[in-house]
Amino acid sequence: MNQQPNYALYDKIYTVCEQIPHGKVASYGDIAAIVGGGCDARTVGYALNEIPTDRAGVPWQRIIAKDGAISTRGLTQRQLLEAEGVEFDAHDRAIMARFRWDGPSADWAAEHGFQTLPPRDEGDRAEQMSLF
DNA sequence: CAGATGACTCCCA
DNA sequence: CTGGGAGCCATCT
Repeated sequence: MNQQPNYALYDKIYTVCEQIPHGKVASYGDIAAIVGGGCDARTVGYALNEIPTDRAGVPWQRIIAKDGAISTRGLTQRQLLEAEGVEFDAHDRAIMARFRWDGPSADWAAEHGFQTLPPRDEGDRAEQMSLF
């Protein structure tokens, strides 16, 4: 049709993104995992790239790559995050170990039909501890 | 329905 | 670090 097609799954993606608290970030894969239902990290990225004016309030800047790297088309996404208190290292990557969103609460997820973030590996957890 | 596109992620050299 | 290839998905032409 036009620039605002029949977003079914996209709408859910936007809803999840809006749950990310101020000063936190999440990866595409995380959002996909929360949305579930055949959603993929790519799908999340595509959805964020086509945010309709109706969803202009979606904090798209808080969705970054799994490594904390920003690969958005030259947008000043980093500045927006820094303004929220998110810190970056010398590698231009957000410190995911400290600012990564833990996912929605079990109540909220159940309430809206979403899922909580799956448990992480020991390695990632150890990384968080070491940074603290 | 097939082909193309796109803010991903993982693995290997 | 860079580059290539594969897998996965929604939406548009």
